[in-house]
Amino acid sequence: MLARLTMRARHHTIELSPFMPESQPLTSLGPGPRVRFAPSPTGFLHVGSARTFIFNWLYARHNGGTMILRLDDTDVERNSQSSVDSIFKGLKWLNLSWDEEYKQSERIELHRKTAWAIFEKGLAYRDFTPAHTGDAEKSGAQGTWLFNPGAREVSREESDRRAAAGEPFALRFRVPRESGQLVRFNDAVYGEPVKAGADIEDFALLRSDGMPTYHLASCADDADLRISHIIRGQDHLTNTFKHVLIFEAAGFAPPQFAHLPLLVAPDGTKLSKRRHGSVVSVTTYRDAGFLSAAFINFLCLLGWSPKNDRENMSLEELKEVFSLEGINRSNAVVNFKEPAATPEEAFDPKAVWLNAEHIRGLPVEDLSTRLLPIVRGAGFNVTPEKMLRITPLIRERIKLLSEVLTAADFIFVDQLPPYDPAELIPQKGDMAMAAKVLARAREVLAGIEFKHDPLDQALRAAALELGVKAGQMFQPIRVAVCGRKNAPPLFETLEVIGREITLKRIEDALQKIV
RNA sequence: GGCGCUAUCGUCUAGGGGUUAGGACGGAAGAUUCUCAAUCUUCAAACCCGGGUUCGAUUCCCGGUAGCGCUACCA
Repeated sequence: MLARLTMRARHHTIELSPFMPESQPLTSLGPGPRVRFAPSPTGFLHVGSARTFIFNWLYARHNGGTMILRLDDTDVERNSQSSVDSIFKGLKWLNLSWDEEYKQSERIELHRKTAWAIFEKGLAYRDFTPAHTGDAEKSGAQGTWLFNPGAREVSREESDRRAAAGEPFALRFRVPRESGQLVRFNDAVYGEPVKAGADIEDFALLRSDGMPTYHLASCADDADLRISHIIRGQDHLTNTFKHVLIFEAAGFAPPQFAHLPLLVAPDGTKLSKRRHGSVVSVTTYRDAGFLSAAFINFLCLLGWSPKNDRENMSLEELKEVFSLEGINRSNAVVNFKEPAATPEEAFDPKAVWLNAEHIRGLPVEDLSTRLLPIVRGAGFNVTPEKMLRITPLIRERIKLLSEVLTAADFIFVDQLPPYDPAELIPQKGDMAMAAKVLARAREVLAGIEFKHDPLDQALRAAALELGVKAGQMFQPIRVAVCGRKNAPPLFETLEVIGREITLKRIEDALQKIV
């Protein structure tokens, strides 16, 4: 009894999301399928979980159904409010809405009721065996554990008596394993998996503190919430046999299942924070400068295919073509690189490419608004108007939003960082040519309109006069103005930078030569 | 260990009894441009192994192997 109180006291109160529309009563069930995403708040939102959420969402929205978010928080030891917050943070970035929201810790009475109903039918029994110490089991040689010796044979009378006397027990499902019984279910992805009851252990329904286990809570809620399709990770495929047993024992028809192939690391192992670091967290993608639409697009291509060679797709298109038939059965590698030289290299090259594609597909105004906070966040004072003029210069040159800082750095800073004067030397030229070009440019640019066409004409004419190639004319100017050889096209750049700063930087370059 | 699932280029995938096994990313080469990027063209790159069924298997079946998952009073 004391132990139970301690447990209760330790249980965290978990707040529901602030961006949830009022939850509707179940009395008005819509027509379409009802699907749910049921994360357990034990850490941040994982990319694998995000994909599960996305597939559920796509299925619901494609079919005019209902998307439900349920916090599976029956593990009081490992849940935390900060995990809940962090999961919502990830979901918020994904920007996909849900229609109803629940948390399991508020529905414990329902779970218990379901468990005891199963017990009353004789399909579950009290197990008074003390709990295993999990660690010993894990490290030791594994046998096949199915049930604790003698536990299922305790008579109902003795069971009731010991329970009444206060002896702690777990409630276990009495798996039918006699006479070669088979358990089967229908899976939209894996067909009809079958397993012998003889190979399923007597799993727990209720812990000795009276709290429901995941299997029980999940099934009781799925039934109560009228979930029609359970779309979840393949790590639950084997658990599903137990779930089917629960549904049937409790008198519910099992829903349609669809198990998704797992997302794995390049080494083939399941993605985990401990082993693979922050690349498995959704917010890492957000912070690195991914567009959520591109991230969603990328995730959809892992384990699912539209079968028509389309890859770059908007959310709208994905919603249009998504179907369970396109899901395949083998694990997909998220091809990230562990020690990465640049942020871009850390991610799956296809994710980066898709992001670049989505960036290029964005209207300039839209892109500009997304870029502005990043630039300002880095401490640069840029007006929205200026940002709007900068954006076209870099739109085709950045793969991640955050790269705006390196792609347009020379526009944001007042003072160019130091560069090697040798950079000013044009192809097949020398320092004297650089000096000649810059001196002439200084004169020409002093009295010309800073617009693309006039700049183009004047500078080309100057090259002709000087007897140098156009490229030899442009390159020293580019380096003088941008501080490096690789930069956006010259005339557009000068237009944005303006006469004053351009002349100043050319002057500075000339000083370096002398 | 037991049980379940899976197996096509480096990666994501299409395909399916007879195909030059298709696409994409990445890689290489070239074209184009004032550099870079973008764009375009070209190239290299795959059916895990062994049996069977069959006139013919990468495709169907069986076995092996490998990988993954589950095997908790975690989810």
